[in-house]
Amino acid sequence: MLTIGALGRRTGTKVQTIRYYEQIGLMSPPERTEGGQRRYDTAAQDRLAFIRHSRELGFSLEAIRELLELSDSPERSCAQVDAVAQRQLKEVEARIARLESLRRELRRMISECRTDRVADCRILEVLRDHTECLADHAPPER
Amino acid sequence: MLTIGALGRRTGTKVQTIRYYEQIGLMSPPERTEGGQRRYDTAAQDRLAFIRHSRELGFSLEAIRELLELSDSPERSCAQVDAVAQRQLKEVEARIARLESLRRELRRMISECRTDRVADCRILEVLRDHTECLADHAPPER
DNA sequence: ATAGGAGCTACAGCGACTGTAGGTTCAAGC
DNA sequence: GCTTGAACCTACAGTCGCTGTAGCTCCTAT
Repeated sequence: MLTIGALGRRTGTKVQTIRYYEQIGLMSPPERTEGGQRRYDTAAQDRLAFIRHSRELGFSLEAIRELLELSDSPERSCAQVDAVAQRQLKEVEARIARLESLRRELRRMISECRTDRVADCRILEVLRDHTECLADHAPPER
Repeated sequence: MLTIGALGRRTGTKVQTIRYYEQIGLMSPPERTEGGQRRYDTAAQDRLAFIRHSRELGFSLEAIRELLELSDSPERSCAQVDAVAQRQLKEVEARIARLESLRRELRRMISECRTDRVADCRILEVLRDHTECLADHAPPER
């Protein structure tokens, strides 16, 4: 049986984060010692590792909740799991595309900088003048 | 003189967002009508357009505050502005690299999915098993 | 027996907004 | 001049996914 700290160390998760996952119902409340401290079994460790790995892959907690529910009902079709992963892949690809257009414009801006006085700075001009902007009106990243 | 709604429409900004920018000191408090409604001049419109365009390029509000201060002192060197832009470019590039590794792993996961029952689903297996993960332990995206 | 590291709860804060409630003002149409 | 209703106002709560803090209590090693 692991303490919350040991579990955190094994899964690369902060203690508060584990308690937060319990609070929002992603992790189920574990056993407690007489003194009220949490003790975790290996099932809990597996579940937390699954959550952390999925987070690293960019899945939202809602998507992870969905995946956990699907994996708890092994009769359901794998197609549903596939759909969640596909959705995630689409989102990642969209974010990459968006960031690449930002990178393009930033590079262009920087290359035009005269490193002279601010009064002549092309970067500020470009930022001021929206009409030169190549990016569409998608919502900004982060 | 523009109302807050008209300013929002011209710059693609929600009314609450404009008030929020005022609250955190990015936009200065505008004139008010007798009844207490905000009225904006063209300088305010330019400033807001600058802020929005910079946000679209992924600059944080703190970075934008810095850029606005630099642009208010035209004697300062453009190099400082360049540094802010370079920093932003680095961040964007790091995020792209991270997302590309996520994309790689998601694609691999999906290609291995047998679209059979959940019990055999490779996606869930891969998510469960961290050792197969190619990504490093960088903090997750978003 | 004691020290102190680790645990506990409860709550505030981050960034960058967004939404809501409940009220007031403005401008157009009659 | 009056009415209507869209747009404005303030103040505050909520979003996501944590992270940090205060002020306790518990557990274990010495």
